[in-house]
Amino acid sequence: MSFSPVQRIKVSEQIAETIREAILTGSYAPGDNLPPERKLAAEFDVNRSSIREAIHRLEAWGLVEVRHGGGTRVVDILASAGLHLLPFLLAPAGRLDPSLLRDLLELRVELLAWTAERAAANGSDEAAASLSATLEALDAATDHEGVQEFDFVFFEQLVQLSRNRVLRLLANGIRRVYMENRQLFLALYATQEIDTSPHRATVEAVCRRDSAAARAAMTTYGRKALESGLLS
Amino acid sequence: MSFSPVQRIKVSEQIAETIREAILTGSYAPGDNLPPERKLAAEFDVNRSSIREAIHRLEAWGLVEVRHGGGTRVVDILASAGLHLLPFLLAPAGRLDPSLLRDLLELRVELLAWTAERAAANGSDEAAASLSATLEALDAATDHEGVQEFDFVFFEQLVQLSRNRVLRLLANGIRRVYMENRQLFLALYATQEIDTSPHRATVEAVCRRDSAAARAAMTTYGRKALESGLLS
DNA sequence: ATGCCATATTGGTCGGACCACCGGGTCACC
DNA sequence: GGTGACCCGGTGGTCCGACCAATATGGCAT
Repeated sequence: MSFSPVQRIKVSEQIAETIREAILTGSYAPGDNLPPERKLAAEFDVNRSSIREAIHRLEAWGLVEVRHGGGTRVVDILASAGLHLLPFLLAPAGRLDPSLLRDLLELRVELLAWTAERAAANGSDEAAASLSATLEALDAATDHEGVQEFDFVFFEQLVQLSRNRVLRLLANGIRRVYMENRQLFLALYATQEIDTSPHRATVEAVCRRDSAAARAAMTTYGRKALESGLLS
Repeated sequence: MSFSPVQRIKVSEQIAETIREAILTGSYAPGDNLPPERKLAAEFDVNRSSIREAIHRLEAWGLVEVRHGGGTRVVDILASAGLHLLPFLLAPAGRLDPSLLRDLLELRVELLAWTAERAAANGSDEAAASLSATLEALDAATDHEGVQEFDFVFFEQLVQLSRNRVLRLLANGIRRVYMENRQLFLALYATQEIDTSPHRATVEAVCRRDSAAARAAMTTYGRKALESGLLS
């Protein structure tokens, strides 16, 4: 048994999340002004500093626009927000939005395919070895959490093999989204047993430096996940 | 003559940028601790609040990790940072990093291609009309700034036409990066006159709902930009 | 070595003050 | 009627000084 660190919650963090939910559930329409900092401080019964910190977090997320002297305005989410809040948009009321999920899985197909292609182009034996290890762990996983974990590790290894640093940055962003909302995405793996043959084919393709085959394998895998994910 | 708004600079913003540069130029290695907030406040001769705000900005960027009571640690950039700081990594000492640029342009090819493909799949006559308008503006542009602007507008229109909201979020993030560092990317357009025939082919493909043709056209365009961009 | 404790260091929150900017209103002036 | 100067309340930005909370460190007893 291993323990995870107790969760420490900063007040500014809680407040940011609370307001974020309020925005995402539509309590504030795009263009509306948030209540002034002093008022929010009174309502949450905290110091203004904490409110300011929370608001700046929202600003960094691209949810609000702060104008010195002119209030804090809620922006149009789809027009301004980044990938950060995908998880929150995916499950606005605790339930998955199937149409948005479809969009996500479609993009995932493309990203997986290209990543595999580039990884194979840079293939090496050591690369194939480490991929193989992950593949074995994937096959040996008994629960969905394990499958989810190693599937993601497999992807990140491909990213690393691709030697594309911009892709790496993009993958970092995706990982953040992923890690912060693991269980949301767990639903994708919980619907059925995963078929790892595409992974195996990819490993072999990397071994042979066959980028087309790698792309094909991961495309197949991604499409399958897309279709099965939409059934749930 | 039209005037642009005067630039307003918050101290916390300046400080965040200063520290960011210090990190990106290697003054702090991954794992190092930033000086404590009180010390930084004394060095910059500002209040601790401003320092805290700056540090939280860095945290949101994924550059540092703040531990209550344990200092603020600089993280490994490539391993943790998102797309946000691509512009700063691209030109660490004011000069473009050609290898990173190559990575970026390669990813761009793929993204352009897929976006065009999906846009064409959802094609409509109104869609083609608005794309045509942008295309004309692109052809009519006399300077590189204009070309850059309408080229990006063209891309964003394709994103909108793709009706993929996750892609939209990703494009939002890219736009931010883009807007905050226009002139850095301007160099890509300054090397030669742009050939808009791929755009024209894409518009026609969208008209005919021919997703394969759209993908091909934008792939061609992206690859060309890749090759010419690397010459500079 | 190990575990415990006091202490110093460092980030988090607090309360209150003042400055800078924005918007709207008033009013004299043309 | 329109214009510009001015004032003023609302709001975000910065400052100050204090205390709380978590961590890091080193001494001490076992």
